[in-house]
Amino acid sequence: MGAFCVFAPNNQMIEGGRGMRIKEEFAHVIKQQLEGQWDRRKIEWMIEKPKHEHMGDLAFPCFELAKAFRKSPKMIAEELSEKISASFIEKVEAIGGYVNVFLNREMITTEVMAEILAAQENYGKAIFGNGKVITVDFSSPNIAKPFSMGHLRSTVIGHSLSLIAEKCGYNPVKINHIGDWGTQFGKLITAYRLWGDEETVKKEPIKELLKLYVQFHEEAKENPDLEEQGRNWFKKLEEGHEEAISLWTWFRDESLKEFGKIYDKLGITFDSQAGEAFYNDKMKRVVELLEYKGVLVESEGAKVVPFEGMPPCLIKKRDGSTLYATRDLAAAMYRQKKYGFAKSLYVVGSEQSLHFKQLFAVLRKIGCEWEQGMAHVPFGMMLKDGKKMSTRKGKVVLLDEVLEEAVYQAMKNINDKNPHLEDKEEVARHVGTGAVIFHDLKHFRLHDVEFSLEDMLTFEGETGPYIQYTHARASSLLRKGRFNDSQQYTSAMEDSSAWPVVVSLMQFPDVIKRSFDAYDPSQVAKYVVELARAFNHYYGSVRILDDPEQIQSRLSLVHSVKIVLKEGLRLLGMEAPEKM
RNA sequence: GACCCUGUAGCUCAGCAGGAUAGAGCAACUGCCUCCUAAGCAGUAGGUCGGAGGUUCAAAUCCUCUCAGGGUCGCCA
Repeated sequence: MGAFCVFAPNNQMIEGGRGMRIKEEFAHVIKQQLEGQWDRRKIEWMIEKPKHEHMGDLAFPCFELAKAFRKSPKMIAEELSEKISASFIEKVEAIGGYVNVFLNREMITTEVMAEILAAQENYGKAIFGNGKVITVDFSSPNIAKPFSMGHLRSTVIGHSLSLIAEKCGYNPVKINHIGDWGTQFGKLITAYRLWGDEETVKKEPIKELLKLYVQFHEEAKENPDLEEQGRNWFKKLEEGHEEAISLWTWFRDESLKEFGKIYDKLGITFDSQAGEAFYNDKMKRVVELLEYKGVLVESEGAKVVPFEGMPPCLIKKRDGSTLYATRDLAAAMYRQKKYGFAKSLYVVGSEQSLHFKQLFAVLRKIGCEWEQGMAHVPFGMMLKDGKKMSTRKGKVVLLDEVLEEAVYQAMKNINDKNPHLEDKEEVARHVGTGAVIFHDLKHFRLHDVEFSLEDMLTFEGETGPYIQYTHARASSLLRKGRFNDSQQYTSAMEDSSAWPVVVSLMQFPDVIKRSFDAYDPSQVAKYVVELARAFNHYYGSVRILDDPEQIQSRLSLVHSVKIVLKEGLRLLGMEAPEKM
């Protein structure tokens, strides 16, 4: 058992969420009936959730036992189901080789609600992270390039993972490894000196710089000499050439200003914005170290670390300037020294998988044991018309414009549906950006996503606004019903549609853990949809505020839902408006 | 050519530590606001789980082959 815990009503830490513990207890009950031949962990492993509600809440398949017992699964299930009993079990049924149990709803409901209402936003918090540092490298846009939809993925996934890690007891360090170094800046400087104009750039820096960058690549097709010039200017930059440095600084400052605005809109902050240039003076020692360790060899004029069964990792170019890998090595070592991380995540597109494999392999080769804690968290591309968006060709969709449009649409909806809402602007911002964030996070990381403004700005169905709306509904009920937090909640929850809500609430801690283990925020996103759906169904079938007898216990459930939805949204980096 | 990822409903996707009738959401069609926010709920329709073998009591899920799309494979990041 790991140190996975949640707060219990009496503030003690209990292992696992209620759902997990029930599974353990059920496994224990079965084991007792199996005369000790079967390991409890194995049994727990076998227990599953029935596909349909009428089959109960937990199921134990008996097919594997058939050989050992020399009986049919059906018979085993029937025998077992007659012997099984426990306080948390209401009813047991044997159906075609399965032992299906129906939980004691009253008991579980009371427990789960008590747990949530006592823990509040700490519900689902785990401590297995033990305060250890986890660095999360994400977003990392390139300066002098616009913040495109392509960067959204890394940004929102990384941000959410940091929050989830924190929820699991880690101490996350959010790092924005700004792309402010590399041959591209040589190219940009070349382009600016040839065609640039100071006034125009000052007016609209990013737009103009992008134009120059695109122009460079167009002209370079005709005139390959430009590439050489670009490399030369980067060399000068690395050597501290005055004009190069001053242009670079200017481009960088303008870009950071723009990025800052985006992060404000998304509600994201970083603990470090040390970009690639920050490691400029730390690379010499890296190269020396590699040389000292004897892993560096010369090949075709460049310096590389060779591998078996994998292409070599280039450390130094023919002209002596450094590469991406060199800087990432320097950064990794620096971060280990500065933060002493136990884990270090890189939320970077899957097209860079080889790079990270090489990076980790180099570290292993020179004996850095902490390399064990490092992981590349890859994700698929944002596609436009089935193709990769390319900055060079100027075919990008700007995140800022999408966010603006989303907020505008949200405002339109508010004016339409709730025109007297106070703080309209703020709510529209939360809903609009929430829609964009959620649209990205609900997809499994590794899948490519086709950019569709239409999908992103849909506020119905499995969307961010749907969750937020559900949260607002719950909040409204609590206000209208004058829910009293301190009041004793009875468990007279006869409404059958409340049960799926409780089952869902109970799973939250396990979802968080799974989501962290797989570095996959989409599990939280999907979970939150499921909870919202269950709640909306409940809402539609029960008049929550009508019966004075039941109102407080019903509102306890509503409040539990509100707490979990809000916390789930927070973990995704989204706001949960009280009204919308 | 080698390696990696992906292929499930018209579209976008869940499900993939093997398990009971393959699920949502959009779009289409039907209902539900004198009633707690209709950004909602209920229902209808829609599927050879890319294809072929294999392992297994059981395969969308694991293995092999195959087809299709994408990515990566030395001086970009």
